[in-house]
Amino acid sequence: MKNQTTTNTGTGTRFAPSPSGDLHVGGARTALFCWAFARGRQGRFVLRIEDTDRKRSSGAAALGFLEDLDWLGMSWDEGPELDGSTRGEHGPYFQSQRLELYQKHLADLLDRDLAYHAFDTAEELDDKRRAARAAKQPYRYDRAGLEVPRDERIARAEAGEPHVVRFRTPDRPVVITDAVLGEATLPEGEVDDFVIRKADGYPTYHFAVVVDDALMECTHVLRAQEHFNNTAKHLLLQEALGFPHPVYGHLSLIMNPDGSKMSKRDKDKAVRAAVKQAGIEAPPEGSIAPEVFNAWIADKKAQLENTDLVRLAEALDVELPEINVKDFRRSGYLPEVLCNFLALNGWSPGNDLEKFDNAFLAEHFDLSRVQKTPARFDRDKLRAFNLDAIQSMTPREFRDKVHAHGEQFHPEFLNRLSDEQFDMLAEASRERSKTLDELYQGNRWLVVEDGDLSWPISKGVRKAMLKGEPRGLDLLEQLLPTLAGLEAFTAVALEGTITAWADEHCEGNLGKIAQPLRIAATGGTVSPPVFDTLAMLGRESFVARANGCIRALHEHAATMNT
RNA sequence: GGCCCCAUCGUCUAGUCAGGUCCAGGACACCAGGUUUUCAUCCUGGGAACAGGGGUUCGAAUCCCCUUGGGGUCACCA
Repeated sequence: MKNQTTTNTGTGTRFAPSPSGDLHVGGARTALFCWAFARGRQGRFVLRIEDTDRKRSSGAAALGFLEDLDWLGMSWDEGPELDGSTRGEHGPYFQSQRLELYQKHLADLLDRDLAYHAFDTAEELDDKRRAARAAKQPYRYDRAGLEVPRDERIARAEAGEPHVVRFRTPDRPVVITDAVLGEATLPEGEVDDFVIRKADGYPTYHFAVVVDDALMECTHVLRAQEHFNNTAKHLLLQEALGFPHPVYGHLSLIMNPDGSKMSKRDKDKAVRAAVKQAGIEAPPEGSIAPEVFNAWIADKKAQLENTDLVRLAEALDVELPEINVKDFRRSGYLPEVLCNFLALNGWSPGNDLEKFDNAFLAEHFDLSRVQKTPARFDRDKLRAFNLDAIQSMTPREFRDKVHAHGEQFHPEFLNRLSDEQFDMLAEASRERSKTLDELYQGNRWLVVEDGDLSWPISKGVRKAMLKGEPRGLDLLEQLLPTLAGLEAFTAVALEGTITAWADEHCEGNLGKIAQPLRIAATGGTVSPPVFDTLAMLGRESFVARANGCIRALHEHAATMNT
């Protein structure tokens, strides 16, 4: 993260999110490409916050994305810092703090009659828009504001009458040259006299972005494809202001597997679907406030606050789809894997190579290989990449990473384990974990009190414990005293003893006794290798659980017979 | 709906710009078999695409046109 402005060769890129919530994966990919492009050319990578919408900007959310970029391994040369100060020579980096800069260029446009004050009310414009929509016509501003003579416009604006400032768009076609999409010509009339300063005095996106990209010396603008048509406006503005045109590259969107746009809304949708499926009319006890729930259900367009969403999802046992970088982090994906995978959605090195790191990306990334079509985000493939990365870690590396993940997301789990237990668990899970979170999701049995463990009679439990001759339950009872009296309760000792016992009592079929032992220890049929499982638990816990299990299953068998 | 852009296995993609080496390669997913004390991992094998139709050419996944399909956009949001 050192300042590289002194060594730059002229290439400059920027990532400029609006401060609404956490960093979306699509935004992360845009940032990654901007970062890689600058780094590969010894250029500057600048961060800027586009907070010109006063309604949507909140101070707290503004800098959340810095943490995400940092986690992903991207460094920036200039931008706002986590502590709120800034660094770099092109600041400030909050657009809301650059108002006088915009004002200066706007006055220039006004003076040269390339922009004008317009006094249409929001209602008037709304009506016109609705009419156009009803007539199935595209809406374009009709230049009603221009009917007021220039002197009068200026006088009324100076008198304080509410107004916006519009750009006087030249009547001619605009050619957009895009490094990814090629060349496109927008016919004359396609771009209308768009607003460049809102009634509240703030610039619109179009104006701020053009001024800032020029002032911050951005030579290359890589951004989401939703801005492609806007580029015409920006090109025109640059010409009017005498700014150079940066090279544009528009990146296709990232879609869900079903082809829909991948958005924060998907989380809300997932929970709504679960509510509908469960057929409930009130929030589950202890999840969220009934008023909140009712208001949310009543309005299909409403979105639940994130904390409420998470709570409700937990209560309904639905998994929220990962959308933001933070979601993927919580789910236990490695940052380098996420970057790798994100880069692969829309870019490839041009051969069969798929696994690469950010350094490789920075060295090889180029605009000509960026995909034009939207990519569907395939979490299965991401998981496969993550597994691969985990498997290539050293035991120590995995232990440390999975522990750090637990400290952040499952501290209560960690608190209940000794270091020794954790190390055993980590090693037993290392080559089978697709994410850092799996260890915590799949081993709850290890952190419940012995007295709180139960043995639900699932199909698997019934088969392993109560069916066949002899029943698994009987074998467990026979073997238990031997294990209880074992000198060392270690995985190695247990393996020796149990295998030998299986040779004698199960015709060498270890499976006959392994499942009963696992069930006794965990209450379920899935766990790490059984000897590790028992050793992790320790003799005392295991014996207590086994006795509890035997008792519970006998009771169950008895009630079934009567 | 107007305007703009795009189109290779289910998915991400290589090959397209400079037409032949492509009856189209890789990865994930899927299917079958194997290893395994559960789950997972792991090993082996398999099916799977140039959207459709016209051209141009000795020759087209590659160039042109049309159709179809997909995406973007049409705010005092960015």
